[in-house]
Amino acid sequence: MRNSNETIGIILHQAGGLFNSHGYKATSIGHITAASGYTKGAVYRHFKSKEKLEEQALAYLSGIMFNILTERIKSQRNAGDKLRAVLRYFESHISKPPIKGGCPLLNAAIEADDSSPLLRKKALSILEILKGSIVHILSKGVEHRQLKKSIDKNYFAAVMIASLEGAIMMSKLSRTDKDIRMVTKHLEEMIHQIEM
Amino acid sequence: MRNSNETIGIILHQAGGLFNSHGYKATSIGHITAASGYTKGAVYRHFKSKEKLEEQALAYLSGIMFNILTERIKSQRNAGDKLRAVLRYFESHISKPPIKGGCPLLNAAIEADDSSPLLRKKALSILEILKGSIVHILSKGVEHRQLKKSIDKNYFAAVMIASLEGAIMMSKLSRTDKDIRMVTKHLEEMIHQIEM
DNA sequence: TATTTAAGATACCGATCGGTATCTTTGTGC
DNA sequence: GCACAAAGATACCGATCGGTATCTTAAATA
Repeated sequence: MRNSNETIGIILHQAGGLFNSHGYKATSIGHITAASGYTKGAVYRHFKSKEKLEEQALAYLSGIMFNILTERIKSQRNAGDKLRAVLRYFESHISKPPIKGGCPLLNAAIEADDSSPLLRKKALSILEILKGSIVHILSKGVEHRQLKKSIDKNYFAAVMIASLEGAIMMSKLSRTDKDIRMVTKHLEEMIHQIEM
Repeated sequence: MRNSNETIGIILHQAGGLFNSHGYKATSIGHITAASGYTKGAVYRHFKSKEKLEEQALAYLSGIMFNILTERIKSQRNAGDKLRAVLRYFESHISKPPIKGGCPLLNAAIEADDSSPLLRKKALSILEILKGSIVHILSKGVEHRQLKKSIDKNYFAAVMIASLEGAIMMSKLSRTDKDIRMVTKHLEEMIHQIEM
């Protein structure tokens, strides 16, 4: 047989890029077949509906995101630098996008309403994992006496994610890195304040 | 003649709600005619294309937004309270939405890419006006000795808008006001720190 | 009240949508 | 090298898309 895993990978990659750039509803199967070189028959052999393809493509994109993110976090030794590595990752969405179209969490969250329950559920799980990662860094930082014990971890994580996502929206809209730079600068000050 | 201004208003109102809730590309003329009670002929008499209708609907939504916002800002006497009024407005998008579907700036900004230049341009102008409003409050606050002279106005405005928009995304996704509350609490602390 | 004209309804256009049934091609095990 | 099964291509389905041409209806003017 022709390598079906490779086909699935190519379709997910192309579909993911299109979904994340132009929107899930705005991207048709036709766009995906044109981009991937495969035909409708190939797509529907591996994905039973467009909705399922959307869900799996978002999972694929979040996989890329967390792979890069966890690698960068792991490469830093202390909690403060790990948090700063998260900032650098979000900055890269503007300066050198690891995934075309911006942050997949942000894009999916805005587009998914009650009419896209699968997409919304997947986006929600991505948000929870991202939050959990930051909370985990904070917890370990406190444990290893790198961060002050008094910090409110959920509060810090929420502020950090919210301002980064909002800044990506602004910088993508204005096509400048001005906003994301200001926000990361502010978050760096916040990180500095909780370091011991 | 039947009142054309009323017709235009109803179509803009219904189209705006649908665009902001389900997305611009995902909302068809058929959805708008069904919601408004008018037919395709009526829509295309007043709007020359769907793209133009999208643009004008976004302008209509931003009009609602700025009307509420400026009213709330004006009702406060000093800069700190004016800034807090902005926070209250963004909180209302979750607790008691003045516009269904969330923040029209955020939604349009995410959906508008290179394929929707009119929408993107309009969203960008909304962002600039919002930024300008906050910078103006800060400037007047410094002028009237209510805020410290040392503040970086553009920096403060960018952080404020980014974290509010990001928080709306998170709270809409999780269907809780948890995130928006944490973020506004953080912004209140920031406001307090620049007050004299 | 008859005429005029703008507002809105209806019917239709070609293109494209998501999805499916069927056919051809390719690789694998005997 | 032949049979078999999986992968992928092709052709088609009804529904809906944005848009337009044409017809009807209603309000203002005379």
